[in-house]
Amino acid sequence: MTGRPTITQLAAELGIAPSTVSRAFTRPNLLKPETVALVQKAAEAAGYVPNHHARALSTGRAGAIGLIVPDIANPFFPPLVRAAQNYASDLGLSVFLADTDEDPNREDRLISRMAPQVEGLIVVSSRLASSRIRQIADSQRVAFINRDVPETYRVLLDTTAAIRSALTHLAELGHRRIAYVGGPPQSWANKQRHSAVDNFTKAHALEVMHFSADPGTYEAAKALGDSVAASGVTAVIAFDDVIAHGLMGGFAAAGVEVPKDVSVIGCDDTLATTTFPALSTIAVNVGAAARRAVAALSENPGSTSLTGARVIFEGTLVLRGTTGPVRSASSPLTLEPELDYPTTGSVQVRRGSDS
Amino acid sequence: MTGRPTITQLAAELGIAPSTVSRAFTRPNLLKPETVALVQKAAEAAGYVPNHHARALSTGRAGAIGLIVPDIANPFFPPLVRAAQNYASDLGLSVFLADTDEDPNREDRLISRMAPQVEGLIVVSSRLASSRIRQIADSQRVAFINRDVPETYRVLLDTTAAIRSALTHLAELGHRRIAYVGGPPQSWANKQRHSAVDNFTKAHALEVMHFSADPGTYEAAKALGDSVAASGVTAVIAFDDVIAHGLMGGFAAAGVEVPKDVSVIGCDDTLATTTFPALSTIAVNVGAAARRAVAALSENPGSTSLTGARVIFEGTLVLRGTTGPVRSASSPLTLEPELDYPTTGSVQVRRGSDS
DNA sequence: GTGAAAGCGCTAACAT
DNA sequence: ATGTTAGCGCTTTCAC
Repeated sequence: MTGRPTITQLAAELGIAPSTVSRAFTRPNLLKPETVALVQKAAEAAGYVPNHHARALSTGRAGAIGLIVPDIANPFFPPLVRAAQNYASDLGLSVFLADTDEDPNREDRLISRMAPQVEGLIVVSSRLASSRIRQIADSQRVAFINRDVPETYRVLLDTTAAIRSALTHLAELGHRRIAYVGGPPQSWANKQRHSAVDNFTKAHALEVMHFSADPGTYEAAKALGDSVAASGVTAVIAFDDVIAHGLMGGFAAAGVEVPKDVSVIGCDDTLATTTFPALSTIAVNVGAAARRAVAALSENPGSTSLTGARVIFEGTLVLRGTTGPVRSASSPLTLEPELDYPTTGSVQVRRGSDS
Repeated sequence: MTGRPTITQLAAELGIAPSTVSRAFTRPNLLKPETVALVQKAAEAAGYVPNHHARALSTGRAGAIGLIVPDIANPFFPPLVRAAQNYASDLGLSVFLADTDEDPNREDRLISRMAPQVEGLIVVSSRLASSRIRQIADSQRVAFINRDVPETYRVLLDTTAAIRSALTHLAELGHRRIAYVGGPPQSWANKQRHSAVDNFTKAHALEVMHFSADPGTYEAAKALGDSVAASGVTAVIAFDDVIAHGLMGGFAAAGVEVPKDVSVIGCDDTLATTTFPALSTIAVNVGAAARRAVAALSENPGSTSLTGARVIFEGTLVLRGTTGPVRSASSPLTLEPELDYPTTGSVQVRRGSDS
């Protein structure tokens, strides 16, 4: 009949002041334990649920954060969303989810619309121009994931070292001609992985060929299989597991065997052991990144923007079944140990723990 | 300096009343066009953004809906989330996302917590008891997807007919012993698919064996491969594509070839053509379901609960590469045409359009 | 067509 | 330890 009860109604029922009822929920330690108990009992009985909007209006705290991703259907994002949501929930925050559909304009609009209504925003794999990002970061509380713009708060899933491990591994197996098959060109992760491959191969006199799956789908990558195989490379590192998987599909269709004819290494570990052979990949701790971003937003709740920071989580190489010795009989190369990269230590079977 | 401007500040600046500014946004037709233009210009210049919380408090409309799923990392859900979010966005609604982690208690808590703050809730694949669901539906605006409780508002992805098509197809290929490999036991979809298989096989003197992948993961299904193969069935229908895929992995490991030795049909079409051979499956229009649910919530914004309804979207069989003639030489069965099920018409290569 | 005033439900000084 | 009061930013009667 009367709908959901309000604090005022509860107070009236109990013959006490609304502020007392309010305090019973927000600052119970200011109250006599008996009073708190009394209020809680009555609230329970009446089915009282606090009104977030009223609270937000009064306190200026929204009790929610926004999470903006380019494409929730891409398997990289669901685990991230899940971790963010879980952790936010632990902190008493709700999460607004929005999908930009890879469209920078949509992303920009979404940010402007959401920002004022939330405690802060997490923007993953932003497709916006750096100048715009800096601008936004200046006036909004936003944490970026996988976008590296100076002075902003950003958490990065760094695969550079793991890619070096991967290439070392391939070189040790005798591979000399290697392909990098890129993904979304505007993506920071793609640029980072591209350069990591470039730098290492250059430094170690390995030959590298670049391809790009556009869009970064299974089908597009599969269609690329022929050209990659024809290019004469004996190993490939793909931007992500979806592309790696597509490539494997293309190779299979062309009669090219993995890992006998060509080795492949993916990235992000989104497919686990569901491919055949099981895909070797670079695992990346999306959960930790998501939690760090949420934590950043929940700290310093007053400020109008986050202070710049660059927090890094390193990926790790996980070897499964898609790498093997090079087919042709060139002798395995042992890389000089004095070169400036770690040759071991980051090769593990499972990804590391958090934080 | 002063942070984001408010309606009152804008009004003061322009020397007009706050109510006029408010109307310029919400009921422009009540105002002189020049006034509207004036206000809009000033708002733009000042970077005014309406405060959702204040609006919500004043109007009682939240401008947001909640979306509750059991596990966002399961590939069935992301496309649904995406469609819901897109459509909600079109209607000017934001969406809160929450993940229950398959835990009924968590689901229940989430519903109670979110419901008062939103226009309405979409609960997908609820794991709650029917009695509890009815109770909730009574006092909250909630649309259920893939949970069929009478008198509630529910949209169902019905695969019964498509499963009949699938079995017909298998029977025509000569299959007589068929397995159904189930998924989450509490899931409505699982129960529906289970009975669909049971009813049809019973009516047509096909032999059926039941298995269940618990949990419904690739790994669990893969581990089941041996037993399923050993059971002597020549075809299997899986609860979903993930399980079908796991089974294929198990079969491959056991040297059982698909479709030569055993045919397999999945459900939900979450894998497209990424398996080898490409998985035949039952495609289901999750986008349409999501949009219908969002639409339902946006209708009759006043009421305290949705009026019961049962809206159905039929799945369709899509044949790719995992079904073939039975290995042993039993003659193909042609089913009697007078039996009460459609033998053709729902076999298509792509899923149908919306509605 | 526009203004004045009250109020949505809650919290936060400031009393007491 | 609790009550009083004012006000968050917006919408909405009700006047004019």
